[in-house]
Amino acid sequence: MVSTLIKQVIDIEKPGKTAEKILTAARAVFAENGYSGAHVDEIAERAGVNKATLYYQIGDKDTLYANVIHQVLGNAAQGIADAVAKVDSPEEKLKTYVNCIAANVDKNPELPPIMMREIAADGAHLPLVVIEDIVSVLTVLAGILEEGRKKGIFADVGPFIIHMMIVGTILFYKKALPIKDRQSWLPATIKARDKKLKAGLGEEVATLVLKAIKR
Amino acid sequence: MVSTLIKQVIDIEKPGKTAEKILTAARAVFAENGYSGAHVDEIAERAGVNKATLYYQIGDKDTLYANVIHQVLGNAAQGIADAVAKVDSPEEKLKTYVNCIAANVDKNPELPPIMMREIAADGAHLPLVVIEDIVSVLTVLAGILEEGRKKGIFADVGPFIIHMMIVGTILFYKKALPIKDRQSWLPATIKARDKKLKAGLGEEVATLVLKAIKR
DNA sequence: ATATAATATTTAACTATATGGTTAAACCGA
DNA sequence: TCGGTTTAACCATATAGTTAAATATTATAT
Repeated sequence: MVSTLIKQVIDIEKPGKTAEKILTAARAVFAENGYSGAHVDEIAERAGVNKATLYYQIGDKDTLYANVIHQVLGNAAQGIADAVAKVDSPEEKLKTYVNCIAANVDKNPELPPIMMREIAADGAHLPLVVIEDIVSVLTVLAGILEEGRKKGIFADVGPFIIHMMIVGTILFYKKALPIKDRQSWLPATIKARDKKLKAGLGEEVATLVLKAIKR
Repeated sequence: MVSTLIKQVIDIEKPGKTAEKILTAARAVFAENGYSGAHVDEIAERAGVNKATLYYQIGDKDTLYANVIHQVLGNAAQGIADAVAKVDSPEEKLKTYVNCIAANVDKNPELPPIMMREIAADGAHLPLVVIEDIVSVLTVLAGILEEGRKKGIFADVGPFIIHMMIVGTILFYKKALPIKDRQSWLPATIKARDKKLKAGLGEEVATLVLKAIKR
């Protein structure tokens, strides 16, 4: 099941309706437990819907998961290109790029675990549409970096590793911080620092990445 | 099952013996499929051992998984402190820190997926020992950053976000690259760059991070 | 050294339950 | 009343975990 087409794309015409309730519940359960850890019965129960309804409305577990991924990762990818286009200098564009990703993660807490598990699983269930979305985002970044390089303000760095740096930092920070905060016995050095980032996570990462790639 | 003690620690006295074969097979299967996706039967089969033997030698699935995690993450954490102590300047220490992590990932391909899934799962199965290991690594980094800051060569950055930046970048890059390379239809901009990092991944990330935190 | 007893290890077969998926009937709004 | 929708009950299979018997290993006595 490596980068397949989505068997059936569910569009939720009527919000609040059954299909949407199922997708929402599924998003949460898949985020919490991963593909194999998520059970169709639990998704149905959380959606307040009979299991057979789920099969009637969406289809099998694979289809359900593919739709969740598409919804979570696809949507995120979408807004970035537009936002970046609105600003001018490569620096500003890069900042916008990073902040957009951070904003998406904030708005959508299911994104980090789903993306992490997907990558851990070698993209085994990534539908082609989603890969295309990600590539389009990468292309935007490649443009920013190339422009900055031509203008002599960015060093010559590959877009892929920079994207992984941005996404990796944001997702790991987002998901690892709660684990850290749960440890009450930490040495002061670790507990004291990082209390809260001065600016938001997006700004912090943008600053770091910008410094990293500046000429 | 949040940061519990390990029910029973298996030490593999005789290498090549049953317990070790099981641990090795388990490491691979858990890395490929995650906790729920890994089936005890498959682990036993790959270890070339009857399932009951597995239960006799190690215990239940939880215990097996805890031991795998301990082996994979615990061992990795160990070497770093020593390596860092051997060099002098904060810059060199930081480089060593990053390269050590990268080296561990190279040596141990099971580390990235297991760590990613563990974080995605909110550290649900992380044994306390492993958390302690990670914290000790973090403490080393905090020391490096503090020393660099006092000497006026590093900016004032928190160790936690920098660690996430290092680990996030390395793990995401390692696991995402094969997914990217599988796509034969990529636009030239994306396919052309990143062919291979000039230096190894460790060096590349070390350079980027160093630039990011330099004053 | 060899036979024998005790112990440690492995195995095939089995159990209980969980889980993905189906079906036929009931329900409900137009 | 008719088509779309939901439901309870059901099925087949997969899966974690167990057991009692067989086999290999080690210790002991002669």
